[in-house]
Amino acid sequence: MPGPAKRGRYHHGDLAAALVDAAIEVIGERGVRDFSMAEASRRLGVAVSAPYAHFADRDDLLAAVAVRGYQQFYAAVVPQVEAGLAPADRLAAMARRYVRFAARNRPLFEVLYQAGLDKAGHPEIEAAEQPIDDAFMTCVNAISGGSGPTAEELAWALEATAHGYAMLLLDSGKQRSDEDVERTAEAAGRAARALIKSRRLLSDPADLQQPGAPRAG
Amino acid sequence: MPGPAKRGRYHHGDLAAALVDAAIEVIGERGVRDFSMAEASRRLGVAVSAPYAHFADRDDLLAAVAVRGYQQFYAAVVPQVEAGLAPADRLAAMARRYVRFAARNRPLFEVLYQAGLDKAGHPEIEAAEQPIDDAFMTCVNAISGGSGPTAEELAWALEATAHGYAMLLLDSGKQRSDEDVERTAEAAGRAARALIKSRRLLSDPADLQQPGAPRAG
DNA sequence: GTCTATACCCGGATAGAC
DNA sequence: GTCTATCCGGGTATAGAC
Repeated sequence: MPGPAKRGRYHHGDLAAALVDAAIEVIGERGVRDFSMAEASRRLGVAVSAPYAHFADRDDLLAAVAVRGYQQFYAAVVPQVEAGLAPADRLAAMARRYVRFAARNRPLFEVLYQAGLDKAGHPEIEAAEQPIDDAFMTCVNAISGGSGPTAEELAWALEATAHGYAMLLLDSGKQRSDEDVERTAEAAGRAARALIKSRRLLSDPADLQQPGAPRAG
Repeated sequence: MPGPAKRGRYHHGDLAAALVDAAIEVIGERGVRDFSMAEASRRLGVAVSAPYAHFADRDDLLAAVAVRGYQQFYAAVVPQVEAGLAPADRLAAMARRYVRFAARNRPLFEVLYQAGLDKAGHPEIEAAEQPIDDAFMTCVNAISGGSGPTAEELAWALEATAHGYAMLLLDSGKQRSDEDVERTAEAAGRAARALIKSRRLLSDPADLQQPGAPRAG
């Protein structure tokens, strides 16, 4: 098990990376909102001023955590060796992995979607996020031909659905069992299939709805 | 325009309610994370200790905000006079309103889903949330008969999807235009229709998937 | 129910030595 | 790159008077 020791005295190693680790640990225990530079420093046994040699401020460190988060997210969600699968199968698998990643990496997911980071102020974050969207788009492009929704519309629908399942799963605060996670992941996968199958309904038009049906709301 | 004055000196009115208003205002400007009792007090021109006559602590005030949030959410999302509409139409309308509410009441939505409130510790919150789930269930029950997914499964899928669209819309941090909001709301509504139409795919079984397709992921 | 005053703690961030 | 020391500001929460 390589990498610097996570605990106890720590001096003159790769502090920047160690801080990211420590941050994830702290966030896991207290949530992003209660994360602090000081606490992370303490856990590493370094002075509270040490982190400022590597990160401009608290948000800068959190941004680094977010970048790592998106990298792991990408690695966890995107199919690597599944070129053989049909696009719909790959997308369903991606939806399942999306939910599993959120559940199994709650601290990272929290940083990505609840830290309220100013992504505009930290372009690195958006850059790290991009590949995930791209992966969905690539997969969707292998499906959506001719009429029906644009690739963007379908990809967006699939991401939104996976995201929604993930968020609602995490929301209840309660620790969820592995069975809960798996059940939710499977549900997200099936929802992805359903959306793909009925994707024609995703494209704009009022004329696909019951003619004469009032557009209430 | 009834209700206590939101600004300036304020004495001996309904402080509890005024604090909730002030909290929403503060959250709108600085986000939940940076909300503080002290700031809310300042805006009302009362002593920083005054709130503690009405709320045990910060989280207790936020819980009150959450309760109001769910009440308004319910009122905004649930169909009132649309008994005439087909269930699928009502559910699509609910999905649209779900997204619109999130976009137009960002501060409240933030408290509901990003404040990290301990719902277990504040049963009032869950109680206020319940009617929304119930409304989805009621509507779904008018649809899902016989084979196919349980009402729970379908309701969950619809809520997750609406939720996902809403969260991703808000996520980018950037202010979204009314057109963005409306486009997203419509997309969520169409996704709801698509899920309803293909709801048979939402029920468990591996045997609805391509026979022989490996269940990767 | 609200005020004044205060005690307390903690986090952010900097200066300057090593 | 890290440490020691320190300043500063801010929020939470309580005590006791009115």
